[in-house]
Amino acid sequence: MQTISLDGQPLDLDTTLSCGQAFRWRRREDGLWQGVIGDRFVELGVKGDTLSYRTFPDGGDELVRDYLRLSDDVKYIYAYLQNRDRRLAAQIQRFYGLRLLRQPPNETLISFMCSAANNISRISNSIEALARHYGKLICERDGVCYYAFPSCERLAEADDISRLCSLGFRGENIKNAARAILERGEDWLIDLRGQPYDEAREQLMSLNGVGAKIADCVCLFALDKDEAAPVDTHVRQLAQRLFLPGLNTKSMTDGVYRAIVKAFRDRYDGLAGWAQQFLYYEDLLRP
DNA sequence: TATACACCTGG
DNA sequence: CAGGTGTAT
Repeated sequence: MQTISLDGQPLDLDTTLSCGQAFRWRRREDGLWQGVIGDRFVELGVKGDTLSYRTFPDGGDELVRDYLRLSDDVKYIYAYLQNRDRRLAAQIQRFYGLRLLRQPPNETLISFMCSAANNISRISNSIEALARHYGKLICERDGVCYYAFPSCERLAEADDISRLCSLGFRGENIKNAARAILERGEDWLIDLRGQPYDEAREQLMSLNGVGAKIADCVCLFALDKDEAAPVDTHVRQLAQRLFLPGLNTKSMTDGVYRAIVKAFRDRYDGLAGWAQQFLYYEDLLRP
């Protein structure tokens, strides 16, 4: 294993990798996390102030640093949010080391397209199936094969994607999105990292099957838009409970979505996405 | 601008 | 019904 000093910056893998932003990580009995980043199989562990990791094939050091956002000043982010809100301060204390990741954009987009009207375990199963059927084999470890997330080229021509990956009506959307990404050119998606949030969001939403929620997930988890606050039905409920007790609705209209986004932005500004993730994680554990 | 419903599939 | 979206009213 190689090691990197965290330099006093908080990183907790258990919360970070299981909080619903990424779907391909598994925790081994001994606490080691195994997953795939880009074209590499990766093992991660944290002890004290040290991150231990290994990539297969090796040479994935920069990949790991980038994915975990190791150059971010997370202490500063926490301090900023803790000053804004007592409840959030408590959540940060409780889930200290929960971070946002910087994931590959096309994998993030396709993954969250799988999430529409779906549940976590089925989303994970579908994504693993996509990788198994259409992704390149990376390596085999302890009798398990690990595959990269499939390229858009491969997905665009995929036959039988819905049935093989249990995607239902999402399959056709995903295939079309892969085609659209190819049409728009190699760098279209990755270049949205350099665009303002509103612009990136609008471009994403021009894809069929991508609405506000999925666009915001991609913005936050892959495109460096820490101000994006995806509002799913759980976030809607907790936002109504915490911020908007007057908002009496059980459905998610555009207006409701915008009102909740505004509540997050008013409170947490450019770090609304981090706040959302802490509040969401607490809700995830609620029975 | 708002609400209702279909879209697949399985727990 | 589920961690939505598109479309028709």
